[in-house]
Amino acid sequence: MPELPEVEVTKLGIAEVLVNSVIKSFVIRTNNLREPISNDFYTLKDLLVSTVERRAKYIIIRTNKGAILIHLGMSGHLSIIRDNTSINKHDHIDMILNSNVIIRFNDQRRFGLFLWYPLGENVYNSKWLINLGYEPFDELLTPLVMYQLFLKHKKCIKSVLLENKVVVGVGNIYASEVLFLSKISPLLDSNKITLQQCDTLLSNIRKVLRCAINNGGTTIRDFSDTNGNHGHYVDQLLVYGKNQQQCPRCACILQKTVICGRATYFCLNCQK
DNA sequence: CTGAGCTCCTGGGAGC
DNA sequence: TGCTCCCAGGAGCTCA
Repeated sequence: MPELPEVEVTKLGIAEVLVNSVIKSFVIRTNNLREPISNDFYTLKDLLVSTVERRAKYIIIRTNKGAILIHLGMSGHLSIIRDNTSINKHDHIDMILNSNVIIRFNDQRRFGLFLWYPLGENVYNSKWLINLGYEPFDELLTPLVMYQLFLKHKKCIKSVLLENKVVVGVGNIYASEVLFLSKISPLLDSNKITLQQCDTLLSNIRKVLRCAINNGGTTIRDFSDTNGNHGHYVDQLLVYGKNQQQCPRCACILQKTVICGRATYFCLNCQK
């Protein structure tokens, strides 16, 4: 579910209450997310939060005793609880702050991660973060750099976008959208892309992600921000989920195919 | 090394 | 109403 914009919206939401606050303790209701929950969380107390960061689709909460690494998986969600809201199904973890505000982690499909890295273990060197590509808004990522990285792969361009090895944060929905905007077929071999196409693609990735962040993320089934508000970007999707509907650019019929086991929407006529 | 396919898990919706 | 099947936005792992 959550792609980079949703994670960014979530990060901004929790940072407001977490930075310079103290996490008094944790309540763990589930032991098995994608990885087991560390026993440390049962005994960790009084963590002073210094920063909340985002790298790709991961959220890193830095404290005076170590870092918490969170991934929302396909259905994960963090919400800020300010009253005695009852516990719902799939509410797996609570971070209880000194102010008694609770940051609650809910994840229906349990593909999410909630990991502890004590001081001395660099979370950025973990297997989750070490091989990631460029952040989309990193100035070092130029069309030329992107072009050179794409040349190294033989797979289709959409697979490479989803891999997070060239540029991170583009998930299945936005991959269809940015390729449509760039008039690039999702089936194009990565190493056949031109520099000009990379230029267009990169600027569209930035435009779409920025726009989605400003709209509070995309709600298709169940995303909402930390206050329970749904994102509005879904209203702006051009091709995702629009199989057999008219292409908004050329009025041909949009196609659905499966790439890497994921639904992919595109226009045969105007994406080459 | 590379790419394709599998896998973790739950639940909604379609079809019968 | 209830059953079965298919599908879903991530991403690491295994195998050929």
